[in-house]
Amino acid sequence: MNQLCNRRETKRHQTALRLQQCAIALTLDRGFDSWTIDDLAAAADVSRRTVFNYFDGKADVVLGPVVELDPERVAVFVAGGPSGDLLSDVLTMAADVIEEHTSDKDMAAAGRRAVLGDPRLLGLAHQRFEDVTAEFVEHVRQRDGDDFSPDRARLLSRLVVTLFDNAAERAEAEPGRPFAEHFDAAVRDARDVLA
Amino acid sequence: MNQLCNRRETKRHQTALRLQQCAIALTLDRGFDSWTIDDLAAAADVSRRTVFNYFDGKADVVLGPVVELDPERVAVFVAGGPSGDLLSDVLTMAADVIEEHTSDKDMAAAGRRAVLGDPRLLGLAHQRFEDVTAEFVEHVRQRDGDDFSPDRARLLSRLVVTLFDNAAERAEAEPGRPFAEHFDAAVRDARDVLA
DNA sequence: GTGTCCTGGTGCAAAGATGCACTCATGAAC
DNA sequence: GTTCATGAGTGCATCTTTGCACCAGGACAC
Repeated sequence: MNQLCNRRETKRHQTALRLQQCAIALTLDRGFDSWTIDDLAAAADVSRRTVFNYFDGKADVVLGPVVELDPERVAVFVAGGPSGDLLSDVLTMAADVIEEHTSDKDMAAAGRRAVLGDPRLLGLAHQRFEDVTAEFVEHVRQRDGDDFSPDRARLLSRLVVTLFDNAAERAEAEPGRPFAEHFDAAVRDARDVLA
Repeated sequence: MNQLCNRRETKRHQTALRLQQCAIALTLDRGFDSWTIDDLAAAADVSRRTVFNYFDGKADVVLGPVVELDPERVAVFVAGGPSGDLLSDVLTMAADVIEEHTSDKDMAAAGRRAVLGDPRLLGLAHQRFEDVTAEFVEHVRQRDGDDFSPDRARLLSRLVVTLFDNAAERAEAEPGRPFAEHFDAAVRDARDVLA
């Protein structure tokens, strides 16, 4: 799905992934403050300078690259697509983002634990979430008009995260079935609960 | 011993080694003519162009980089050093060359089989040996004067190779002891036989 | 013959990795 | 308070890798 066609992109992706994996492992192992960029560089077998070629800072390596919505998809979404149903389209977009952001589930889980283990990382992650939420709210209102209140849009954003989080928990408990099924179950249960 | 101090040299060395290993493996597996540079590049996980950045041609990858005597050592040798005894000094120089040329014994053995399996590789290897022998003969005569006949110098060259070859066989049969001991034994036996 | 692959090999420009010499902030030692 | 050490982060020159267009020669079809 991603551009893994040419060798350059492949290696770049591998290096970024290796750096993040090592950063997470180091954080889980010793704590965020107890490893240096040099340690990370050595662990990932790159030079210290290369770390900063890939990430904007120490925390960014653990958190991974900042999520940014594909402008093309955003345009479709703002125009009312792809399906026309707001919730469905939001979930579709969220699924895409989450999919490409957490290709490896084990690493995602480890990253979660690492972030949860350090207040500073948690704060940064929270800030990031606020940022994308703000952007998302803006798009929802562009799509459905200003009568869709910011509060409602923010609630929608939170709801989506909650649903995915719950689906992830279900998936962890019962890994055999596809994620989509767990997710559908979460949506159904949410509707039941709220009904 | 080699310059493995900085990351650049290390990676360069690793890549060269990986390329040669893959080339040997491919040759052993399918024969020298039945793999392409692209196959090798894919196997070693580098681009086709990189192969030619490291080696001068397809055969050179299997044979490894051309041996070239360290000018500094050669100067010492021509001047009569380091010990003053011809045979001893020749063996010292040869040991150095062989040492840095075949750091991995298994790979050296595999390379030997690969070369032996293809007439063209064998020819090239033989040509290479002739070249260094010619160079060596020149140095011996520079050191000991022109009364040291070329024939005698060539014999010396052959003798050295034979001794190392024999020592390698002994080392393979009895890998526990250090190579130097095997080599000394080979020299002793050679002297006994010729006495 | 003549075209057409296939493969070895080269030139070149762009992208990526590295080493190194900085700066800046922080915190401990004195 | 000053010094000193440590570690984050940056700028830049240099080396390495890659992609791509290209050429040359051999095999093979027609």
